[in-house]
Amino acid sequence: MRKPEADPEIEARRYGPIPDKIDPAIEALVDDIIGKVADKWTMLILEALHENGTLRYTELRRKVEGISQKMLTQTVRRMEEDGLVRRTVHPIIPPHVDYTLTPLGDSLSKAFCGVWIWAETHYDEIQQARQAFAAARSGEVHS
Amino acid sequence: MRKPEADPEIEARRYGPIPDKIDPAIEALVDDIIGKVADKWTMLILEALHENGTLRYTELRRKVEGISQKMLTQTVRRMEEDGLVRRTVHPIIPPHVDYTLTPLGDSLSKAFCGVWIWAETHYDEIQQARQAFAAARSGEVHS
DNA sequence: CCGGATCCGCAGGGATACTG
DNA sequence: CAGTATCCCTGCGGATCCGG
Repeated sequence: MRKPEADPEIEARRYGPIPDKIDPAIEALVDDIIGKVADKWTMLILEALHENGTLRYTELRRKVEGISQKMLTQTVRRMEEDGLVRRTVHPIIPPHVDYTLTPLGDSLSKAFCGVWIWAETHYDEIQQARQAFAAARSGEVHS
Repeated sequence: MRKPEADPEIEARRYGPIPDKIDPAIEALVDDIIGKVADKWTMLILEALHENGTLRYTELRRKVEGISQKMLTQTVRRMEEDGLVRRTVHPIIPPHVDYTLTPLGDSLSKAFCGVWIWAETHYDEIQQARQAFAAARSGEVHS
C-alpha cells in the first residue's frame, strides 16, 4: 500500500519555480509548521494511517512500533488540531475511537512519500557512511 | 533557490509500485532513519545548505533561526556521520569550518522538497483548522 | 575572535498504574 | 478500550568557558 501517489497539487507546482519566500512572517509560519510536522512520531502515524485508512487507538499503537501511549495521544491530538486527522468517538462500552486522515493529512502523507522512498533507497549508503565515519574516527591521530 | 528539483532516482520509482517492505529488519532500519531524518533541525539545516551551497558555522547558525549552538553542532555532526554533510576544517586562526551537502544529503533535501511545498501551500488551511478546533473546544458542553 | 565543549536547570518523553 | 495521572529520567536550551 505504500505507493508513491502523486499529489496533483504538488505535482502541478513541481516543475514551476516556487516563489522564494520573501515575507518573513510567512517564512516563520512555514518554519513553525515544519517544526510540528517534521517529527518522527507524526510521520510514522501519518504513514500508518495512510497505509491502513482508518485505525482504532490500539491498532494505531501497534502499527507505530515503539510509541508510548502518551506520545500517541499527544501527537494524534495535535494532528487533529492541525486538521491532519479526524478523530471519531463512538460512545459505546467498551469505547471505540477511530482515526483517519483528512484530505489535508492525506496530502501531507503524499508529500512525505519522497522521503520514505529516499529512506528505502539509501539506507545502505547511510550505513556505509557510518562505518566509514567510525573507521576514520578510530584511524585518527590523537595528537 | 528553493526550487523543487526532481531527483531522477526518486522520479523513476515515483510511478512504479514500491515493493512493500516485507523484511522486518529493513523496516526497522528505515524507521530508524526516518527517526533521525524527520527532525526539525535536521530538515532546516538541510534546507539552509541546499539553498546556500556552503556555509560556515556561524552563517549556518544565522540561517537556521532559533537553533542553539549545541543543537547545531550536535545535529550537524550526526548528519556528517550519516553521510549527509561534509565538514571541512581550515586549520587557521581564527578557525574556519564550512559545511556542505554531500550528494546523499542533496538527494534527501530533494526528497523533502515536496514537504516544503506542502507547507507553503497549506499553511493557511492549518491555521483555519486550528481556529475551527479552538472554536469547537470553546463551544463544547462541559459535561 | 571562531567553533565548540561543558555545566546546569527545566521541559518533554517513557514506563507504569489507574479510571470511565 | 481508550485514555488520564504519576513518576522518573533523558535530552534540550542558555550561559559560560576554552583551544587554536
